[in-house]
Amino acid sequence: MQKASNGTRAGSRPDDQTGDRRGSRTVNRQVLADHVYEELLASLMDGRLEPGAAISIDGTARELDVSPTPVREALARLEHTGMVRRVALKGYRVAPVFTREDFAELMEARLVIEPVNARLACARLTPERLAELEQAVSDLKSAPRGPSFAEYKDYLEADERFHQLIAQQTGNQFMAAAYAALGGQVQRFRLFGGVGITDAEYAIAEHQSVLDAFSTGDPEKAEAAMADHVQKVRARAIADAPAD
Amino acid sequence: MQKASNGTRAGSRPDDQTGDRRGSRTVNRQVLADHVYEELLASLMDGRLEPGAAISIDGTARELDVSPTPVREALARLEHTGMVRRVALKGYRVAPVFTREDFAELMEARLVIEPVNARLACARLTPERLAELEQAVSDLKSAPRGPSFAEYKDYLEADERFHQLIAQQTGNQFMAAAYAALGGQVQRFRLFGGVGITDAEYAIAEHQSVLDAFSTGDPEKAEAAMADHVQKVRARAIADAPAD
DNA sequence: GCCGGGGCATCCCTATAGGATTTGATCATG
DNA sequence: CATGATCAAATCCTATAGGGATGCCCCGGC
Repeated sequence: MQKASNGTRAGSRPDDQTGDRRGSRTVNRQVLADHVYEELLASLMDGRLEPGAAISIDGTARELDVSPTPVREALARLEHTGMVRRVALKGYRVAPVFTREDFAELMEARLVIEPVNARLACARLTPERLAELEQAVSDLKSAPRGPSFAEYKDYLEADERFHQLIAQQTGNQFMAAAYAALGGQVQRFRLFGGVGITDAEYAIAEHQSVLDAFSTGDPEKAEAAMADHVQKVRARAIADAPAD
Repeated sequence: MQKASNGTRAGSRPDDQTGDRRGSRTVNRQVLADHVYEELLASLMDGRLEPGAAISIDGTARELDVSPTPVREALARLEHTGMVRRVALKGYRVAPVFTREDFAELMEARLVIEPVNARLACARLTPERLAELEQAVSDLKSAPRGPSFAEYKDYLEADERFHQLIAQQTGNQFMAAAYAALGGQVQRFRLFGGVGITDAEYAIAEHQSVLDAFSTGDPEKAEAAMADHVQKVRARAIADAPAD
């Protein structure tokens, strides 16, 4: 229908300093696919794209005012995260909703991987990393916890950051990859979407326990604290699970 | 490797003479990116693409007689497997070689994930799946083990199939994803590239032990057998590690 | 002989065009 | 009123074109 007066951008291509990411002298030419990727990820997380909805390549391209080529590349990357699914000649769709079985499987997997990560990370912890973990817990405590997405966004971000720091601190790229395969941040958003944060007090205390264990430098203690945390998260989530 | 069962939809596609004057590439009505993906994966595994080498998008497109667009999409998918790495505006390169540290990390991760997978899979094993596992071990025994890649290709394939079946049989999509994140087949090929199969006798016996444990239906036994296997694989690989 | 600059080729990245197919709506008919 | 067919719009997929940047090689000057 509307050609969306985009003739302007097509002509003046040379240097679009619109994106003021890094001000250095390096030509700030960020790949468009990266931008599309982040944009789609944000749309997926804050609910603008509901599970099961179709993601049109051309439509997304028009919406973001780019050509379909970068959109295609961004979706190809997103596919591997499990957020979107692709059917051969039909296009992309947002992954279906999380069922109770899915949740149980996720927690089972986290219970296998995360305590081990905590043990490994604790064994080779540096003061700098410990400070980062403390910062994450501090952010967790100070983050707002309102009912809407915008209000608990920071809380989830700090939560994810805490666990991801531990995964990276293991120094084992494969354990970090295994944790990443669980969908970390993404799954966290999907779990709490529509439910909100109801267990912040308990969760914060458990994170603090893990952090304390790290401070003592006892890997066994860190492993146990993390296992305890994951188990309790599962128990609480099951208790007030949404009726799906 | 070909999927010959595409006669339903793809076959109904008439009019294949769309100006194709060049070659015999009329078939393959499945998405070209899939074809490019498999082709690149094969090239990576049999050593045609050495670690560190650049993968030119345009060059690959010319070589496979397609346009750069499908190549770009295939590479975007490959990036997530860890096989290739991408630098923002520089292109793609084959991931660097495996160091001893990388290998140690991989084995540490496998030692965490695979025994658990074995326990979970054993707990819910069906006769059909058991038969598939037996078939994999049988193939492992009968596969040739020559020095060249073509000769031990089937051996590695059966090995990977055995472990992957177990990961899938857990019924936990996240554990399967975590195992997949380790690179399964891919890493296996890279490990033995240039070394060849030297421990087939021991490895086959260990696989048989795992299979026997599955037959008894004792999850603890299966877990122990798998842990034993992974540990011994590590020990043997360290013993005759290539001088990198 | 040695060194620096310009032309040339290559490459990545994005946009645009067009073929093939599916989906949805509109309209005609039993 | 219900149902089936036809047409148009949308969509996916691939190819092609062109802009910008980087690297290489040849060649002229010192």
